Amino acid sequence: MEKAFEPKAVEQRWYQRWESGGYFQHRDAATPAYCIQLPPPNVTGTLHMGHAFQQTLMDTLVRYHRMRGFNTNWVVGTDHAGIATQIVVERQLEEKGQSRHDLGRGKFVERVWEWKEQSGSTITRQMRRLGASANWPYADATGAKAGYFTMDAHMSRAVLEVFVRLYEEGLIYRGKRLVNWDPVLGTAVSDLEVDTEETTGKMWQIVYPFVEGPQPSTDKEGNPIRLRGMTIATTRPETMLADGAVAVHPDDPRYRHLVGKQVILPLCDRTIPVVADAMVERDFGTGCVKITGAHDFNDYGAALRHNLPLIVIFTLDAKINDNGPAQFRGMDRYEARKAVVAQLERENFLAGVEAHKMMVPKSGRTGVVVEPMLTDQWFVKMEGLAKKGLEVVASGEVKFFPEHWTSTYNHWLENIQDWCISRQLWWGHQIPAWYDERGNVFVGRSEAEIRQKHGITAPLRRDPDVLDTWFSSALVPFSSLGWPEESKDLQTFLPSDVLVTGFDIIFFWVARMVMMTTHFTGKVPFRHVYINALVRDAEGEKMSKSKGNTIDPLDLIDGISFDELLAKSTVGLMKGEHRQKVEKYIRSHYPNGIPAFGADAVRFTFASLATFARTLNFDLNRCDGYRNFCNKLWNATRFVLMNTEGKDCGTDEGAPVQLSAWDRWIVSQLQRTEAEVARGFEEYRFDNAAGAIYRFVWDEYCDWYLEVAKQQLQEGGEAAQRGTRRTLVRILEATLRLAHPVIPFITEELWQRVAPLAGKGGETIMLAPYPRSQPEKIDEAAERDVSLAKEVVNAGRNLRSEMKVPPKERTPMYITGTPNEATRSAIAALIRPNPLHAVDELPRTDSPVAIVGPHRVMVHVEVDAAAEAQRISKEIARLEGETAKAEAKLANESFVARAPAQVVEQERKRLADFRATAAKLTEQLQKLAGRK
RNA sequence: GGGUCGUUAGCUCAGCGGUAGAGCACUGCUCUCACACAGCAGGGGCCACUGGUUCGAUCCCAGUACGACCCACCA
Repeated sequence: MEKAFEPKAVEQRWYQRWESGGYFQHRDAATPAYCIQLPPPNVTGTLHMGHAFQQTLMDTLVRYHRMRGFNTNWVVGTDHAGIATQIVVERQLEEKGQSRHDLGRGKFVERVWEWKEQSGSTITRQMRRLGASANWPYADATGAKAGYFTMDAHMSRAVLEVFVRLYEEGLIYRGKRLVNWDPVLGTAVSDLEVDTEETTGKMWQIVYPFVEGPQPSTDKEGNPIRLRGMTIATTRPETMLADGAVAVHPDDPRYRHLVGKQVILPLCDRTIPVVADAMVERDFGTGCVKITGAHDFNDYGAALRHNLPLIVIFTLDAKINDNGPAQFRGMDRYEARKAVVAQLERENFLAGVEAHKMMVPKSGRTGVVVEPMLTDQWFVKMEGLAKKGLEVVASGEVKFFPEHWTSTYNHWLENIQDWCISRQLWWGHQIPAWYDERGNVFVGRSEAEIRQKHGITAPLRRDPDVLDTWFSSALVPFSSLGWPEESKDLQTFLPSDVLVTGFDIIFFWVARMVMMTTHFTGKVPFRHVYINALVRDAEGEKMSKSKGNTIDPLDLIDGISFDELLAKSTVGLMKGEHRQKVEKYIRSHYPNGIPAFGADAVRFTFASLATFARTLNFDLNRCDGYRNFCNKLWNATRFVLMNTEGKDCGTDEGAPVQLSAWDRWIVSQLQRTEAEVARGFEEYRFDNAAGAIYRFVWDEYCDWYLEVAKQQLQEGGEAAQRGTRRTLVRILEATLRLAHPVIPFITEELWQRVAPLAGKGGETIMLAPYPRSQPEKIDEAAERDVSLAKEVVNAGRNLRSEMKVPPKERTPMYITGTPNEATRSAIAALIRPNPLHAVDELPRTDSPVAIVGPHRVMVHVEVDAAAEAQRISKEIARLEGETAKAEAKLANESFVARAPAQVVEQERKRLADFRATAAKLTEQLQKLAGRK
């Protein structure tokens, strides 16, 4: 065996064997099922830290349950990611000076498929590097062993079926509505795809003069004068061209009498009414607001209420159309804004302008300002679905971990709007609707079906729009299992057990899966939703390419040199300032690049950081620590193998075996650890599970048991040696199984060598049974003995260290009372005194003494009596402080009367111990003094 | 404007009514025959602040401050 753990070779070898062995696949078995649905990553995407984190947790759960005998099915797949993917391919075309329209729809979609084939397997390859034991061949239509693809034939069939059924149930409708419009992409986007960003803009005040009475804009001498009229405030003056009214609050005394009058809409050759509407805030601006029904969500409602015309003045790419005055036509919206303001100013309609902070809606994909646009779109009626979605969470059928995410989920569903599902794109599931020449709409599974059903022979035109990507994602829990067929897998794997995902897609995805799955299958999609933390950098900053603080999970596994890291982080960064910032960041954070930690260390780090916090600050130093842990485990195994291979390890039950308190203690500790790990996984507290394993391996097995075992192997009789070897091997073997779900590679590698020595074995640790805590093996007597032994050893070490005894120097040691066997062997193994005297009375020397329970421990060295006196005095002072605190507490009558008896008793015992120890130390101090 | 979460050792975080914890970092001393990716011993905290409940509060309640995030139609 190598002296240090080298992850690379181990990982490659084992992953291939696991996958080709078919160990990741579900079985046709009657055992209980355990199913997890992977949030399907974008098919052309690459793995980022968020993926790596949540996939580690999913794989840990899947491996844990697989070992416990569940029929596990980790269903994976990739998402066609409509907008995102289309944009990528459009940009590729752009570089060649082409647009999608040059190609035409058919050719363009073909191109996207090509791109998907070409880059599609990247992310699934990367998942494999992490050790993901996903059911790759499941629901796989192409043989690429990457699970389903949301545009595969069978997935598309479910989409079609759902659309048609919802339409027939009246839950999908088509209508002309105001929607969020991305003028660059030329498509509608849903509310969720719009991000608002605070920006400082301007607010203009514009005078709309009254129709009644003469309104000259100049006086007799030709000087401009302020017109009498309604002064409105707006941040988007260009939209005034589409105004339908001016609104005031019905109870506003300033304007009440003006309601019903007409005002002149400047720049336009028309008048508009003054209306009263309670939506107007009297205190904001001038208290008068223009109503632009076709270009503002707020105004849209007002326009409907007051029966105002909806005037559209923008083309779909946000230029002024023919409804606007001639001088503005064809102008882009921002160009038009300038021109409108300029003309208003010239003609003296502008009453003022000031800076104004506001929230600007931007398209999540392109970042351009979204324009509310009146267009024909398809919608899903949400009210009834949302109600059902709320119910299954309220009833506990679906539970969130951590629980507080429930309120986020509820709040959204309680205030939900109908979902705009049509997108004016080419890449995606085309909407199964056809129109005849008169514009009648027919929805069906195919054109043929519609023709037959309605007896149509006239030409039909298919709706060109595609569905929102999230529409197909919402169906994944059942479409991936074979729906609409009545498949056996639907019975077996729905509901899945847990969904592991980020909070950012609770609305996009989680809620919609709940609604769609319950609607179509009558079952919830999953029982638990584990919302994982958002991965940030070590300083808590969001990871972003432009900051240079992103980490590629694969670089953590394989390592990367500084030069390569710099090169890959700055590639494709256009702006010089970004480049410099990124370079600076990398120079300061990774001056030597990133060392190779290996997949196991990365996984262990993720697990250890998976608390219930909502962010996870990924600290490379933690990775270091867990790589060291893997190395520790490796070397502990090396030690065990060196001492057991080719030797009698007690597998023959007939041979006599003698077990020491330490042997029984480590068995006992293992039971406690197993219980703790199980609880951790049960509660999704991966940090607790990982921590328990870490502490057991390092703090107990390596730091104590192995050291004592060395002693037992040297000094013990044959039966004791056999017992020690058996314990060493058995504990290690179980520990490897215990840790396997978190660190699969190293545990497999080591288990293959260790298991036979423990009389076990098999093709893979993956299918070995998971260790279960056996409470009957908890040995409290051994635990007490060892606990005392540890304290004695700690005291001895402390004395030696404080007295600056060189580590190698063998000094005599004295102990009073009768040390138990565990204490004796621990002293021999870990302090190695020469010799150890078990005595009734300590010799009268200046040597330092410690009090441990019933024992006095002395390390016999020549010391400065004054220094020793000082050391003891310090300890006595500390004890007196504790004594005083305890006394005060016990002197408090209410404490004694009201605190639980157990607590009072414990306090009394503490006090007694402090006093006893202090007394012994005082005695020791007097002895020292007496010798002077 | 509404809501959620956080504030504990230098850093990243556990703990959440009864003696303040871990990892990393730090300081000593050791290359001791599994491991220097190690061992041993240390130092380091008015548990954000102010009140309240309680025999007792880092923990429960109310409020304040600061920070983060989500939702929302103040033009």
